[in-house]
Amino acid sequence: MKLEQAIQSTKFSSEVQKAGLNILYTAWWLKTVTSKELKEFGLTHEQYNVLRILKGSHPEQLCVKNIACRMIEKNSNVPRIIDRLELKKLVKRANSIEDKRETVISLTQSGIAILEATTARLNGKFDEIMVLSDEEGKTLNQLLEKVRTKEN
Amino acid sequence: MKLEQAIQSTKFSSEVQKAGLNILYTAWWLKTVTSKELKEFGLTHEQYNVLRILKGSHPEQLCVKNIACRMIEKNSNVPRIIDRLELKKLVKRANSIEDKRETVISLTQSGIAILEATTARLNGKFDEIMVLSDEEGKTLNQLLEKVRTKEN
DNA sequence: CATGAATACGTGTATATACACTTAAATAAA
DNA sequence: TTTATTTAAGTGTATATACACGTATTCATG
Repeated sequence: MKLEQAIQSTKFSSEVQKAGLNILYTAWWLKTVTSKELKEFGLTHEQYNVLRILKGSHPEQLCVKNIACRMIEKNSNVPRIIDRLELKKLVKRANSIEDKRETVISLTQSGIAILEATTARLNGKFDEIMVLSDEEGKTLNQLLEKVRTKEN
Repeated sequence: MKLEQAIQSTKFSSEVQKAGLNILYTAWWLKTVTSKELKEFGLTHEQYNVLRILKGSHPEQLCVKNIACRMIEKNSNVPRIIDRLELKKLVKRANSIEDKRETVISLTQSGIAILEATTARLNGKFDEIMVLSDEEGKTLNQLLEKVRTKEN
């Protein structure tokens, strides 16, 4: 569906401004589609993101701060996301030895299992819905990074 | 900042999968930057979106349903957003005459004023941060729409 | 016309987002 | 060494998101 139909608007002040709205809408769409898959595993987007990050450095543990700085959405309240994952026995908290301020987090066996099953499903869905060539993907990545040039 | 730095990950299974994460991250970034501007006017992203939609058909009123289907994020709880705008006297609710189930919403004078001021500021910020040529904007729009091809 | 289905809005709940604040621990400075 | 500053995690609050549900009204069907 074209953006014009999706948000029922035809007047954009420029292609660049339209691109801004298009990025926001596409992100919402992508989250919605993937959320449906995650829901079957009882996970939210953010919970999955935390598990995926932990897997990235497994079996090395990560402290809350180092999970937070790897999150896609930087304002995620990581301690609270971990609360929910801990309730489901997917991760475990432990006190850090080197720095007593830190809490280190590790994946449990069921955390690893649910992550693997979810990732397989999610990657399949990704391939199914995002029908782009490698070349197009590369161009898209370049343009998105150009959008964020003036990062501050 | 490159995506790799932003989420501190270098291993993506494909350019397309990376593009997915890039879209999510760029959307978060865009929302964060614009939120700072909106905050000076005491508005949230969603509240601004509702005002902008109302402006689009002004002075024609819109019912809640017709606002909802124009929102970028389709699951927005429009009645509740309107509650907050109404408290700030930026919009007004009225009962529909044709269909008693409907509530029609209109902008107040201060709603129009705050919208215009905010839009001017926001467009300025947009031009400042999104340094893309018209051609690049067009390509980006095409690619994003291709991403959403398999919409269902 | 009467009844069931669909629609529009609003409410309720769990989780997330954004951000300010608190507390404890570590580090830097006097 | 003592004090001040910074840092890490967690808590609190307002709003948003996602979704189920309730109520009133309208539409469709028998």
